[in-house]
Amino acid sequence: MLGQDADDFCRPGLSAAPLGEDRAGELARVFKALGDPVRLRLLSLIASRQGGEVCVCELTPAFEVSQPTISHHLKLLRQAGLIDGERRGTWVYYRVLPEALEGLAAVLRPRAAEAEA
Amino acid sequence: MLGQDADDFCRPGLSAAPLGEDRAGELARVFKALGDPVRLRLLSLIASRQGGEVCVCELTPAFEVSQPTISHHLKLLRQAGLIDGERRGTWVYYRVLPEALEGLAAVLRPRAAEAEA
DNA sequence: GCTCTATATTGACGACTTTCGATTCAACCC
DNA sequence: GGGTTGAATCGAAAGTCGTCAATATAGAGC
Repeated sequence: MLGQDADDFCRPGLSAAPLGEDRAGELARVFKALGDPVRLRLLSLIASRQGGEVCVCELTPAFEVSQPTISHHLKLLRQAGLIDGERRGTWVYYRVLPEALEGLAAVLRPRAAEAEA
Repeated sequence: MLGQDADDFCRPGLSAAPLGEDRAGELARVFKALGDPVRLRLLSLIASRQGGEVCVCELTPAFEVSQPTISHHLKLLRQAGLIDGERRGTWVYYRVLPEALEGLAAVLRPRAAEAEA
């Protein structure tokens, strides 16, 4: 949803011009997905993993919440366009979509920092 | 709360290593503040303003929600460390804290992009 | 086919959010 | 002082979110 085509890289950040309502709505959905400690840790676990993929079977026991809750959070991260999952046999593997992270970082970067890029 | 001292600039991003619970909690609070369309547009209006400051009296009529609601959202943005406000006479002026935005952008930047910096 | 394991979905509950109208607080001006 | 205007706070209603236990689905292997 975000960072999946080249357009997202060309959009100006927050500080370039006031966000329109539609764009604000899109971005809010993604930031909302980041606004939970469990989801942030899930994303970080996946993003920091050498090889780029993590099995859900490794994620679930890393938290003190139930398996359905982890599944729910993974779904929200996926719907926000931050991660993607693939089933291989019995297991499901998730990976981050780095373009999405990069795109969000670009949105946040303040005006001064925009010139350097 | 974020980006207010030098430490925040040196912290590794999401993708460098799994986030600890405490850090994830801190960051989630900030991202949650960004997870609302009205707040994103408020932040963008303030950030994109030449001169760096915007009077609340200019913010309130730019939205279709009530004045108390705008005030509430500004409070949340301030508590997240994203903006700061100052009263001058009858009016209150808000400005963004660019270090906070820069810090958040750095947190998001994926591993590949981290090397370039 | 049946069974077992891994993941997803459902339904429910409490907690938190967003919003509002009413009120209060702060500062200016007469 | 009293009146006016800008902004914050309060209290409540409606909606959303995070979580769980229970259940369903997908695939592997016998």
